[in-house]
Amino acid sequence: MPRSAQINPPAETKPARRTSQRPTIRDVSRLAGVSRMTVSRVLSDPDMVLPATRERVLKAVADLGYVPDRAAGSLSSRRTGFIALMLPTLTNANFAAVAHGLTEALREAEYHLLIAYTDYDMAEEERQLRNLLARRPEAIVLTGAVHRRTATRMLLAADIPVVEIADLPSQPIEHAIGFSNYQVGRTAARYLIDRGFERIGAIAASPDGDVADHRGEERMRGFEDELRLSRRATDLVLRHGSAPVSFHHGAAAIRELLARDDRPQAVFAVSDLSAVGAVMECQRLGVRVPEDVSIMGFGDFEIGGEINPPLTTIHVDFRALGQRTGGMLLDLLSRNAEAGSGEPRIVDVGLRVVERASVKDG
Amino acid sequence: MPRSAQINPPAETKPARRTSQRPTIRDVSRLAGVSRMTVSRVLSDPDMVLPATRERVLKAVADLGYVPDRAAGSLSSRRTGFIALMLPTLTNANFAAVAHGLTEALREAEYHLLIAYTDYDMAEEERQLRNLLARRPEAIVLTGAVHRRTATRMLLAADIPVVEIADLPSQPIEHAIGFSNYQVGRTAARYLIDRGFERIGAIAASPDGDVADHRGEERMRGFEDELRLSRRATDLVLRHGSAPVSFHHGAAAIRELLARDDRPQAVFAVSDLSAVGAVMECQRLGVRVPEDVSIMGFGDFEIGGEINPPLTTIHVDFRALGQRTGGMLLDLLSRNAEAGSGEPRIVDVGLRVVERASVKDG
DNA sequence: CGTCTTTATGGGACCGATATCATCATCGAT
DNA sequence: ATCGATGATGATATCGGTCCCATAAAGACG
Repeated sequence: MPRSAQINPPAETKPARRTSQRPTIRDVSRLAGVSRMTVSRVLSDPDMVLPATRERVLKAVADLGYVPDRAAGSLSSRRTGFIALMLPTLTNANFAAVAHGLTEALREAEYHLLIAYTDYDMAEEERQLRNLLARRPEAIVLTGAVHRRTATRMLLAADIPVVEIADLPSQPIEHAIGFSNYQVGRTAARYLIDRGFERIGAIAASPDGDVADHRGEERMRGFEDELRLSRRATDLVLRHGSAPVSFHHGAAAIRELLARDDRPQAVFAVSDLSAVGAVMECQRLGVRVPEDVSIMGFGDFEIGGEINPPLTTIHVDFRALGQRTGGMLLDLLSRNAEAGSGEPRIVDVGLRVVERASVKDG
Repeated sequence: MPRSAQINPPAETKPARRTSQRPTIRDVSRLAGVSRMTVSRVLSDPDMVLPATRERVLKAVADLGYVPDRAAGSLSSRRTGFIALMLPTLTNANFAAVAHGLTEALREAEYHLLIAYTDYDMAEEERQLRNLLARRPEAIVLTGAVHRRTATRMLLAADIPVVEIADLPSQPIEHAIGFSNYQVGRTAARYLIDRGFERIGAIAASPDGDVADHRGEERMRGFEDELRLSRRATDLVLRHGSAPVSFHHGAAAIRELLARDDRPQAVFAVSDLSAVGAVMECQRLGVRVPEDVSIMGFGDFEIGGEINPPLTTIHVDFRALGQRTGGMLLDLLSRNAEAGSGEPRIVDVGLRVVERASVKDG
């Protein structure tokens, strides 16, 4: 009685019932005539098995089109290979760049990014966080977005590295890597003051209620503080509409500022999006930039360098930020495996004024 | 001897060894004095248990800060709650919008999007696909990005719904929802021809080798075909640089076209990014748009509506596309549960010329 | 009031991998 | 020739949930 299995129904020795057709590690092991453990080794640490055995297993894997089930693997090894990333939205070039840089940095180590957006909604934030944690990420990256008591508690309970990025919070949960939005505001104000302007305005969104993003408001706080330190009035700091800001936001806001009797000589916009919108609106109104009004932005979006005049702005390298975050995570995760997690790390990536033509001396 | 457990070390009856501190369903069940199954029911189908029991369980869940482990759940229930999305990049407003719309549509049904980018690299595409499938998504959404034989085979083997979006391929793998890039090209050409232009040009990227994205080239194919049908020359169709295109790309390309002796009267750019770059370059060169040259784009990016003159373009609602895809997926997945998957569905969401001021009659 | 449903809950196997330890063969050193 | 060290592979328990079926209690009905 030849024991060679029939080709079609690969029902072998033990569990006869199979609900799905998808091959498991057991199918591979049978086809290759080895134990499941050997198959597992071939796929995770190939040097550990003899070349001959390895080839046999790899052939079986290829023949069956076997793709291991990471859910099962995760459960057993307690390593999911997930990194969670929570951000306000992906519809923002800078956040998309962060996600991009992070993915790149993690790709080699075979980590997969789990992305959740809050859409600037705090209730959503908590739900999303719970969903994320249910996937047992090995670390979580936040975009200055966690405020609720409950959310923080969940994070701590999860007992994984937490990295806050894009903002350096005064009281970081654990690690942080980014820049100070407050400093952005101060730097912008300082820059405009040094150019000799007296009447300096700004464009921002109102920091109303439940918006899970205070980064813009931080910038404004810094901006106003610096103005005050130099005895400038802050009444031209306009909070118009609500976040997230947009080209339209900038257009509407600059219109309002230009209509004032004490029209500002220079305006800082909370985001390049608003700044570009403002410049475009000026073009339409026949208001010359920078001759009639200087405009400065934040974020160094690609479009800012392309418009006429090109936009003076404050640059932060978000993609690099994502990559550095990835690097830090890999370090934390490997280190974590060998010893205690160690000190919280705070990294300031700094910022840089990019001088272009939309601001001239006042 | 009182059997009330000590508060701190909740080590109870059976398995004494616990490597992590994180509570499991077993801890909850013990604290609530019910079976694990009852806890599971409370969390997945609350109406199935008595209100009194339910409250007790929920309290235990809250007290312990219990968050279920979806990996374990997935393994057992064979439902991961993942939908895979593969796209060329997230650093493109339209793709980000798709992801956004899709997330929204799936949010309610508690599906989680697993995003992978290929960065327009075909080798990466295959690796990414394998990684995605290892997470056992219940469906997969592709952005006209799968070409390799192996990749297609893996998809078929995975035995899950496959939806290709943003392009309507001539030979869809299964379902498809989107628009025809070829039609985009034809529509653009038709529009410009109808405006009475004779010398019509275009700006695109060269479709070189291993770029996993032929959508742009499809547009150009349609554009050229339509030109030919109307006896127009196609020698002003310029393929400059390689994908992905950018503002700079458009600027450089329009410069090249404008330098020609037979300078075009109207130019269609493969993307609004290029188109906006072209308009900005014209501003710099003192070439008036549309008086000296008309410019038309594709994609209806937000910035297009803001520049001066605002850009005539072809609109496709990518966010809606994402949402409709989500809707289709939910339908497929629920239907799949009850019966055979049924016919492949092909949905054309169409496109629409948005007439603004960057094109005038020739 | 006994029998038949219906409803709420529990028991145990199982999902598909990996961790851990045992086993067996091979080989150099004594 | 004997023995411990080394390397390759296998057997089994386990990860943390859910499926499936059993069972007990409560209500329906003649």
